Amino acid sequence: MSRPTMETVAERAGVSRALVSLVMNNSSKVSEAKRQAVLHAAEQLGYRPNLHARNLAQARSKTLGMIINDIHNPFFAEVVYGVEAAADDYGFDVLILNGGRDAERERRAVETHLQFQVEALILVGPKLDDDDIIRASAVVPTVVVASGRDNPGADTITTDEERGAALAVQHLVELGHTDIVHIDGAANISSRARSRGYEKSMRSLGLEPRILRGGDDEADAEAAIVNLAETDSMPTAIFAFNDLVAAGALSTLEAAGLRVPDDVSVVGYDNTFIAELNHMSLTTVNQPRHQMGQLAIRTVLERIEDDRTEPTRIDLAPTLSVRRSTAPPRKA
Amino acid sequence: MSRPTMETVAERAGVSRALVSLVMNNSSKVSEAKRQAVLHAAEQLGYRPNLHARNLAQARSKTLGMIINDIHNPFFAEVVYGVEAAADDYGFDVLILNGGRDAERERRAVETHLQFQVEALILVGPKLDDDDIIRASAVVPTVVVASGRDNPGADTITTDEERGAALAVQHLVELGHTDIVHIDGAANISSRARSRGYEKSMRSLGLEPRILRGGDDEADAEAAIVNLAETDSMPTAIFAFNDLVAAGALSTLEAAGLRVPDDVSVVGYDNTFIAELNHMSLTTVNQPRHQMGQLAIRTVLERIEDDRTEPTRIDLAPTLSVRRSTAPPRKA
DNA sequence: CAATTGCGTTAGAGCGCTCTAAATCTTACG
DNA sequence: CGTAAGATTTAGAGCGCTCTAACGCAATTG
Repeated sequence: MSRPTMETVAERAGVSRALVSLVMNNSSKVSEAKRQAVLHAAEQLGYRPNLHARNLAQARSKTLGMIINDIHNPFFAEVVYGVEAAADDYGFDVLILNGGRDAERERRAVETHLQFQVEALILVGPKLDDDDIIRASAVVPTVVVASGRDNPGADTITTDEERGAALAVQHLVELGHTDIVHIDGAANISSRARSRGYEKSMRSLGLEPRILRGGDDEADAEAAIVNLAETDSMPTAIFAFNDLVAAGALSTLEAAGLRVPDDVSVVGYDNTFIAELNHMSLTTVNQPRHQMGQLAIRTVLERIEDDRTEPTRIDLAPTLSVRRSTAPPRKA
Repeated sequence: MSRPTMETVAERAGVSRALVSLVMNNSSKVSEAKRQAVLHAAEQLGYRPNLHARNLAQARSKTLGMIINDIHNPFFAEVVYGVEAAADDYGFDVLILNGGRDAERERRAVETHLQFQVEALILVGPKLDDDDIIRASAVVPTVVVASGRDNPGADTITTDEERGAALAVQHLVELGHTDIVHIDGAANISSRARSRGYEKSMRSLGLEPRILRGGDDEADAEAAIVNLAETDSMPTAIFAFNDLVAAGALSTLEAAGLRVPDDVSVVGYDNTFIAELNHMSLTTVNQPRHQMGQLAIRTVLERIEDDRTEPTRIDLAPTLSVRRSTAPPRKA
């Protein structure tokens, strides 16, 4: 009942265990005849190498551990694809663990990965605090993707979020808007950078910034919009912290009898799935997620293979995806 | 530089390697004094058990392998949460691999999992064909979640999709609709069951079914709707294969100058994230995804621990989430 | 007080694989 | 025909851990 081992295959093929090992790692110094014999025996027996044994013997796992902030969030999915594609190129397996938006769970996930002897840790939008990250990166090369902040000891791959916000503002200004409100991300990690980008950009264009407290959720937009509607100071454009907040803005504006983009333009951030939906068609700031994933792998491999030790930080350029939620301002 | 082993800890604590092992598995037959000494030494050294060595020695991995159809798709995320919660209860680790909507990739993922000696395979919405699943389940207990079809050799956890479709039809009929069109899922695995449910249900209510070819994507809805609009046979309600198709229907209807739900009601399927968005607010059929994940684990553990061998099939009841995309039909 | 019991501890084999060093087999050449 | 060089193949140790059997020792008992 138990799975066949190298020993079994060796017997069947009439060779030594070592020879089977050579074949399995397709070594060039095996005669064609024996190679065939071994492959045939393996096939017949349904033999599959035991990775645990291999890893133990090699004292390396050829495995990377990835922890995703939240599987629910499609924003991270594309990063995952980037990571997987690159890891594949280099012959590494990637084990995914779900952080579940919970620092404690992430901590346990790190522990699990370490016990699996992963050769590096890829943290995508981690909830962990600096100390956790320092501790992890002391044990194994660690790269943090899309967290916005700097991570002591670890490598960092992000986009320039200030610049992203500036892109949104510029676009609106080019359309002719001057009264642009920002609904921020409240306590979210990325919030500060985006707000700062908005503010700087507005001022540099000679416009007065107006920032309202939002959040990272659809529901969080509502209060802000209602407030704008009631105080009768509705701007001609809204730049939301992210796509979800933008989606919330969309429905609340509609409920208040305002049309997007005729009465108000709306810009989101992240270029998620939602923004793409035809029915939403949100203009939004895009992060090169796939590329971020790829760079994460490259960066971390530099540590593994070329043993770099200095932390690296890569800041990618965001871009703007223009859709139908933005248009020139209504005539006053 | 290399990580400390049990040996190291044993020396440091002045005990034997075996004793350290006992402590690490918190055996009850260790004196408190030695236990403390060992824990202290382990702490100091930053010792972490090597899972590969353990698995090899124990000849079991306490690990389950999960393959998700597509990380992009938030539909599966909740299943993952259910699986993780249940696995955690039973002390199993869950390794996630991404299928990437590609049968070939899934096949490799199965292989990877098997090499990791997972004790069971959880396939969430697999693209694999019957043969693949038969082959896998011959090696290791396998459970298929949310695939709709029967899977020879493997256990199956699904919802009754025929019934789900019937719920949608009933709801529309109760609102007063009689002219209800179904846009199907084309080649998608779940398509047949949903279409069949729609058709049976319509007939049993004395209504004439009309099925149009759709797909599993937003874009796939467009042709169908355009066709309805041009042939001037626009129904009062549309039941779409899934939420994405429903979303596509929404935008195409709008583009054609029709209002939802005033002119046409729309029902989706899956109760994804999208349906919940306020701006969409789709009435849709819900599957108890979390529960499906949990049941998957329970089912598969029955095989591992109680060695059941007969395939099981669990069919859960879908429910309807009513939102704002449905209303009584327009007056003729 | 010798014999028994039982608790706490340890030696040592073994899990399935890789890898080095050495053994064996070919082939080529003087 | 003997032998060196090269090409294949293999023996055996070791990776870090668990687990069985056995050991030492103190407490218990007749």
